[in-house]
Amino acid sequence: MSEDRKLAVLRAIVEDYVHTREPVGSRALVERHSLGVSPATIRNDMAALEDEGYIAQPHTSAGRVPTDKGYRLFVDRLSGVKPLSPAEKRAIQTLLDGAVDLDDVVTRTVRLLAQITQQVAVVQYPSLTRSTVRHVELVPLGTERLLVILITNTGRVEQRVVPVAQEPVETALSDLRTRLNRAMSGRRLTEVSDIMANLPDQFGTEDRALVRAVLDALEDSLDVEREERIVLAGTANLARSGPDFVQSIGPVLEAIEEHVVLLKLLTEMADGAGGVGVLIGSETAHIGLQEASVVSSGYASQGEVVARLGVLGPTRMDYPTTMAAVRAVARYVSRILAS
Amino acid sequence: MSEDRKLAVLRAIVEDYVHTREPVGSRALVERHSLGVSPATIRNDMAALEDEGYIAQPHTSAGRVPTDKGYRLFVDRLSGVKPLSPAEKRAIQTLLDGAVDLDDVVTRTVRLLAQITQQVAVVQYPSLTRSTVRHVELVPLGTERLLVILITNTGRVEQRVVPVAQEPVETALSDLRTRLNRAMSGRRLTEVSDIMANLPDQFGTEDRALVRAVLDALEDSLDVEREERIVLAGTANLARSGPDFVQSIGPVLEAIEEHVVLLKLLTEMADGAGGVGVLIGSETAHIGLQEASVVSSGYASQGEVVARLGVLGPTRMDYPTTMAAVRAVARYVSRILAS
DNA sequence: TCTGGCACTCAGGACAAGTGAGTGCCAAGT
DNA sequence: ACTTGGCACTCACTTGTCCTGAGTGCCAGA
Repeated sequence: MSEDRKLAVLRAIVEDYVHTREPVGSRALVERHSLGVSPATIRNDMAALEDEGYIAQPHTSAGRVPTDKGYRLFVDRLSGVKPLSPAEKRAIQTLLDGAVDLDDVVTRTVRLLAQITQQVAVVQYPSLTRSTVRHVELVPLGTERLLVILITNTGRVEQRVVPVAQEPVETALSDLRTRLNRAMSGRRLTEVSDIMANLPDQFGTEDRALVRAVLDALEDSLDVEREERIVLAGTANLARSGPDFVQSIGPVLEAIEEHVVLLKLLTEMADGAGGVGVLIGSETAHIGLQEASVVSSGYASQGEVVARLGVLGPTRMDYPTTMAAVRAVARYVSRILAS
Repeated sequence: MSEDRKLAVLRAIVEDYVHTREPVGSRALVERHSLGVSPATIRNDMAALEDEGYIAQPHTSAGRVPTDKGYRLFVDRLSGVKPLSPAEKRAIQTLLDGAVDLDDVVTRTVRLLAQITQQVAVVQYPSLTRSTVRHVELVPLGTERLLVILITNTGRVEQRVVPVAQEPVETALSDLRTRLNRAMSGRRLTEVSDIMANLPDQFGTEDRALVRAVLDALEDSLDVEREERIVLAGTANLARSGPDFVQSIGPVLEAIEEHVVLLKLLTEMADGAGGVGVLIGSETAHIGLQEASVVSSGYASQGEVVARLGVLGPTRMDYPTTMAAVRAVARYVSRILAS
C-alpha cells in the first residue's frame, strides 16, 4: 500500500467533504479524482486511515468524514497555497488604503475578512503589552474633572475622566504634563508602572493629590489584561454554514461573545508555516467550539508583531482559501501600519 | 358573546402560547384558566378572534397562535405591569452604580439587559444630535500630527488625528483652542457647523491651513448620521429561544449586524404607555425580523431624552416582563446620567 | 347565549418494506 | 506484494399505510 496514495486519498476526502458537506465514499472518490485505482483499493486505504484516526464513519453504511486529526494532517502537509485572485487583492488594497485611523483600519479589516471568507472575522487591537507611550495629555473639564489621555505608538487612544478636588492650577498641570511625557514617552507600557511609582515625590505636597489621581487613571489605562480588545464581524455567516452547523450555533455564539475566550485562543496560538496558525475543533480546548476552527495570523505595526487577526468557522471549512485570505489581509494590514 | 370574555381568551392564549411555545386549544385553555365556561364556548370566541385577525391556526387540527395583531392588542390593552423582584432591582442598582464612565455605563447596561431579559440587548449611545459641546482640545502628536478631541456634555469623547504640514506654533494652537472653546462650548452639535463657517476669517493667512484642517476634523466628528452608535449583547440568547426560532436565526443575525437597521428601528420608535415602545413582528417592516419584536425605551441625560435602549427577541416573548425590565433599566440609567 | 354531542380534519408517531450507498473481506489476477 | 472484481452484509433513509389524538366547526337543545 503506497503511503503517498493514502495521503492523496485523505486530501481528496477532505476536499470533497468540504465541498459537498456529505460523507464521501470510495466510489465517489475515484470518480471525482483521477487516482488511477479502483474503489476497492481506496477502501483498503480508507480502512488504514480510519485505523490511524484520520477519518471516521458517521455510521456503518456511510462514507468517511475527516476527524480533527485528519484536518490537522491536511493543513500541515497536504494543502497547497491557494493564491487570491487579483480582484480580491485589489479589493483588499483599495478598501484598506482608505482607512484614516487605527479604529478605522480595525473595523474595515474585520468587515473585509468576514466578507471575503464568509465566516466570522476577529481582529485583535494592537496589544498594549508591546506598545510604547507616544504621548500623555491632561485636559481640564470644567472645574471638577480632568480628562487623562494616553496615546500609544500603535495609534490606540485610551481616555479616563478623573474627579479632582479643586480646579488644578494651569501651571501645575503643564508642569505635570511635561514631566509625565518626559518620563514616559517612548517607554513600553509594561515599564511605566515602575516609572510612575517614583513620580509623586518630585512634587510639592499641595499637588500630591492631583498627581496621584492622574497616575491612578494612567495605571488603570495600562491594565493590560483588561484592555485587550477584539472586534468581531460576520456572525451572521455562521447561519450560512449549512443546517447541520446551525444546530450547534448556540454554544459558538456564546463562546465568541465571551471575548476573553477568543482572546485566550488567539494569544496562545502559534503561527505555523506561512505565518498562519490554525486550531481545529477540539484543539481549541473549549466546549462549544468542538465543531469550529480558528485560523489566524499575527500582524505587525512598525515591524513588530502587535496583535492577531483571523476567522472562526466550522471545522469543515476550506482551509487553503481561508488561510490564504487571512495571510493576505494580515500582510496588508501590517503594510498599512508600517508607517 | 361577551366582548370582555373574548379579550380574556386572547389574553389567555397569548400567555399560554408564550409559556408553552405550542398552539393552544380550547380544552387546555379552560383547564389552565378559570374562565367559567365550556370549551365549546371558547371555540366560538376563538372563531370570532380568528375572523378579526387576532389569532391563527398553523393547520386545521391544531390550536391557535396569536398573530402580530393579536400581540399588539395584548400589549396595548391586556397586559398588566409586572413589577421586578426586589432582588432584580438591587442587582440593577449595584451593577450600574459601579460604572465610572459613559462607556462603562453603556457596556454594563447592555450586558445587564441581556442577562435579565435573556434576549438580545441594544443600547444606543447618547445621540450627538441632542448633545452640546463641553470642550474641544488640541494635542500635538510628534511634529506631523495633531489630535483633535471633542467632548460632549453626555460624556462622549470623539477623537480624530489630522496630519499637519508643519508643527504648529504653540501660541497659535492655544489661541485656536481658546477661540474654539469660546465659540462652541455649550452649543448644540447641530449648531456648531454654522459657527465654524466664520472662524477661519478670524485668523491670519499663515494659520489658515491649520485652522481648516482642525475644523474639518471637527466637522467629521460631528457627522451626526455616521456617528450614531449602538452596542449589542446577548446574541447567544437567540439560540436559546427554542428550536423553531433557531431556524430563522440567520436573517435576524444579519439584521442586527447591520447596526443601521437597528438604529433606524430605534429612532423611529415611539414610546407607548409606561414609556416603553414595542414593535411586533412585521411592524418592524424588515424582512428577517418578521418573527422578532423590539421592546425599547428612551433614556435621559440631565433630564433630556438622549437615546434609546431595549431588547430584541422572538415575537413570542414575555412582553410584560420584558417591558418592565426595559423600563426599569432605562430609568436607572437616566438616574445615573442625571448628574 | 351557552353547552354537550358529533362528525370531520389532519399532524405526527409507529411499523413494515424496499432501496441504495457504502463497507469488509476474500480469492484470483498481475 | 499490491490490486481488483465479486459478494455478502449493514444500515440510514424513503415511502406508504395505518392509527391515534388533539382540535375544530356546527347544530340542536337547554
